[in-house]
Amino acid sequence: MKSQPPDHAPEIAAALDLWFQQHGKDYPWRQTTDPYAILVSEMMLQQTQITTVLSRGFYARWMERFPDFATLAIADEESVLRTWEGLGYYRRARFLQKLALAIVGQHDGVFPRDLATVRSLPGIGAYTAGAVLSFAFDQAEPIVDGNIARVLSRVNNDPTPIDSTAGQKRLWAAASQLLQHAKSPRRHNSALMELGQTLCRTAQPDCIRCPIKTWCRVENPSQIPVKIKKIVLTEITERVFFHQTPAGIWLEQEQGNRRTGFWKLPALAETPSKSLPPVLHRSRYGITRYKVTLWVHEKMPDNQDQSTGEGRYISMAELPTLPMATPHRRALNAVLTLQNFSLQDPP
DNA sequence: TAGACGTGGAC
DNA sequence: TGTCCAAGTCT
Repeated sequence: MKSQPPDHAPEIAAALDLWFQQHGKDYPWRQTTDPYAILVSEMMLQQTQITTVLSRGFYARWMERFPDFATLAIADEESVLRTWEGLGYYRRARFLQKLALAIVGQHDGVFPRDLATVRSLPGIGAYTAGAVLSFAFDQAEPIVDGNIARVLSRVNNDPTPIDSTAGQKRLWAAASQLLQHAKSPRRHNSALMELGQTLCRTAQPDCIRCPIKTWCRVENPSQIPVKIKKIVLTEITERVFFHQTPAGIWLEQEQGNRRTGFWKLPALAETPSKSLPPVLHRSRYGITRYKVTLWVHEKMPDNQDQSTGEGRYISMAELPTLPMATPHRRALNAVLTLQNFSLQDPP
């Protein structure tokens, strides 16, 4: 079995530190030590690419609207979800607000510095706890995310699957021991992540420019890291209907599951053996392990009460203020565009 | 512990 | 167009 931590840990840590001071990027959350600002970035970046968070303005909008724990704690959930809309994994937004409530209510508005306390906050797992403590307070807490897992498994040429219990254990041990040699935990953790994000990327890693290539034992970087989990996609069909009156568009609010609190066109009731109303729009989207074909129909005659969710008529003015999942917002916009055209150019 | 949870970028 | 994947956490 390969040794762990990597050999030459002191040299690797020193080379990483130097590399980061020369090449480290200047993200907004690296220009502050405010734990709130850093936490928001960490939550947004979970399973989400930096370009999405940054170039589409999510981070800036959120910080402008909810600049601190106190503001977020008293915000209404609808505006919180609306501000997060388009980022996905909406549970993160709810956790963030719950967390803000806990900071204000149970911690005198001050973010804790103790790992166990931080770890117990809603939505904060092992990675995020270490990230906030090291980035905000320069505390010596190791972190392992997808980037760091890739770097460490390659440095050690370790084929243990990174998404297995054994693999995670080895990675955290390696990260922890490498961190012992760091001058600054903040810089060190940032450097390790950024190396994984840039040069030591999944596809076509740039080993030539790697600051720690001298000590890296990977034989074939395209085969490391190893992952176990394979996603099996399931095809499903979703049928909704569009019904507009002078009072507005009939929408329903999702209840009790996936996108609770989000608005959508109402579901078309199951009507086996009956013909479907005419189709207004068709689109395809993926959500977790499903591939969905979304059909928007005209309203079924006499099926006013077919939908199961809580619904009401929404005016055009209110539409932009309600949280809607991206595929549904798009489908609705497409249908509305269609309506406008047919109003202006009757056949 | 395996499965659920969103969306868009990259190729 | 299809597939894989990206700063994870919770149950």
